Amino acid sequence: MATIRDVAKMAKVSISTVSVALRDGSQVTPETLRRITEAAEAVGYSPNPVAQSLKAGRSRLIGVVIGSMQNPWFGDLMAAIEETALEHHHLVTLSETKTDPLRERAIIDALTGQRVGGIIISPHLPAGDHLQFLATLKTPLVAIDHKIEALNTDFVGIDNELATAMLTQHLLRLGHRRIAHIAGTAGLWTSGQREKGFRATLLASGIEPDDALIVDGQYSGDVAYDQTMRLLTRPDRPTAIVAANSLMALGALQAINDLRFNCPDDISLATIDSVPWASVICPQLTVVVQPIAEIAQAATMFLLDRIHHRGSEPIKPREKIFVPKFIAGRSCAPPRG
Amino acid sequence: MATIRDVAKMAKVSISTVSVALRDGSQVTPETLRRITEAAEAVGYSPNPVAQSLKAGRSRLIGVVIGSMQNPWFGDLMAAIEETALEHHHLVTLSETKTDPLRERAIIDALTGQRVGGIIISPHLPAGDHLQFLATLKTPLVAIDHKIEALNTDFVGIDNELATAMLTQHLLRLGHRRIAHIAGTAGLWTSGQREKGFRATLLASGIEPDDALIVDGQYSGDVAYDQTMRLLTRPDRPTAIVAANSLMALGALQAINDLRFNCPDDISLATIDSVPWASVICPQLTVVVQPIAEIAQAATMFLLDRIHHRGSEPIKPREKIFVPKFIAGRSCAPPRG
DNA sequence: CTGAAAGCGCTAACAG
DNA sequence: CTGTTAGCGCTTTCAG
Repeated sequence: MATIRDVAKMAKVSISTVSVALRDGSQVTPETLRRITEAAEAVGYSPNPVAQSLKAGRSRLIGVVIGSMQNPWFGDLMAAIEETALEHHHLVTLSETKTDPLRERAIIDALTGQRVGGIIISPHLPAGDHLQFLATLKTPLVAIDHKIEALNTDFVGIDNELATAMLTQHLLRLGHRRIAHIAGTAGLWTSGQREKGFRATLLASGIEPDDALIVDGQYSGDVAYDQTMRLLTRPDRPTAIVAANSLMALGALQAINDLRFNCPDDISLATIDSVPWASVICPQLTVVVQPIAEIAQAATMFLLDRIHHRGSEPIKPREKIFVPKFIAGRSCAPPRG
Repeated sequence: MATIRDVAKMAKVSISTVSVALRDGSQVTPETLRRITEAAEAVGYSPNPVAQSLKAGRSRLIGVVIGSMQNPWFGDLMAAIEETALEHHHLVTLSETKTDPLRERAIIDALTGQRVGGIIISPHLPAGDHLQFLATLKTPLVAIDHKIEALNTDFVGIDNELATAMLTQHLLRLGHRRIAHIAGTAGLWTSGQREKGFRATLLASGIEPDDALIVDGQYSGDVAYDQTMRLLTRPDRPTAIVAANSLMALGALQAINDLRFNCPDDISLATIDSVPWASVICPQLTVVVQPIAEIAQAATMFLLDRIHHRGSEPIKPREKIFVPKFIAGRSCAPPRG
């Protein structure tokens, strides 16, 4: 690999002149610039990013840290982040925390060790000292999906309260009164927000939410399956279910099918987030979807802003909250009788 | 961030002694070692990987290059690669070529520029000079999924001929004689192998493959949908379909449903690869699945071998070919009548 | 406008 | 066993 020295030798200038010239052509004589660019071309020179990183104390890497790669929107998310990052000459690293605080800690240490320019994180683990750790991080940070209130940084996500409110309203308008909610992992920000939206919408229609119908599905298909089994075998079973994510909705659907109930005739089902192959799932689910690509792009732009920020005052934390999009499927119908 | 110099100062030794001691404790006096480790602990020292990379001419990064992040097994693949890499103190970068040769070229240039230790690639684009480019790459390379015969490096994947042979045999045993094949993108290695396995199995049973029933689905759900529409509206329509991947199978299933055919009563469907939510797709698909995690792990181990290889002679190209696993669903039945 | 020199943090001979 | 020295490739003052 050609180095700056080779270029300097061939152009008969010093290496610093090459460095300067290649950065800003207007700083040298047109003639020198020409010799330098020609020489660079000739030897096929391109600066060594590792050396640049060492000098700058920062690499052109963006770390993406997520809880699980099984998440249905993971592919879309990464594709959009990578696309935007590539346009700005950044490479993207990917790590999975498996929602293990120790692992998340180790990953972030590895990332800051590599002097990544910034980190996009879906912070599933807002536990005490871990939060402290995140807050004191020097590396620019953008949170997606899960917001951590105490964290003084950018956030990009959707209005989660609105998301469940939309679904719940839809079911109410169809005539449902006993609606169950399979909530996400207890303690997570999104779970709380989604449950809040569910409860508030019922209350606004004069319905007191029944705690027995609000179950913890832990954002897991299997757990949701089990919980749905419990819900459907109750004497006063619900006529509709709002799931807090698509994995759980699929688990619920499986339980519905296994018990030989019919969706939507016996029970309606609505959820947040689609799955890539939504069109062949029967019945097609009624969903609100997150604009993943937009979220990813906004998060990456926020991060790049911070990375390139040169001013003296720090950038104030910003937020971008998208409104999810309602897509009617065939999984919701008026209740029987 | 503490540097090696801080440790040296505190332990009252030279920086090279610190470097040596931390690498191999047996090279220094126990007493010095103790002072050094204590000092390192005290200042919270950990070596700067960027500096190490500059010195070594190689970073502890592994680049993963794939065609599309929409691939159903993408998440499993990345999870396993990342897991294995992390155990060996490597970070993983991720890039998507979108099967664009220029983009693949740019990505690999960026990766080698960053002096990644090695690259795991699913090389969708074996075009002439591009192949030349890959072949002359200094960076260790491991190919997964798509094998490029001319490429002198490791390969990990499945026996693709066997995969379609298994499915085809299954359908033949059920009594099918007119079986269609929705093939993958023409020109790709996997597509060819899979079609070959399909044809060979028919021939072995004395059935001459009908070229009209072998269509190009371009590994795309939409294209497969269209092709299935054509197949099913033929007067001599097939009684069964073997799809070369799950995306296309889902497209085919959609077409079957839209035409109000019933799967498996009117038409059987079998495919390679499952989808993460296979259990809620009706009917459950009969599939052969690739052991993605094993493939990913084997590929990463091959790559790490090459990265850590110190010998004078180069490692000979190795191959690991897995046998896919047959999983019976409900999408195959004997033909009608 | 150009060049010399220092240094980012680390490793690896090579002396002592 | 330990320290000195010389870079890895680049950027950035600071003189000339």
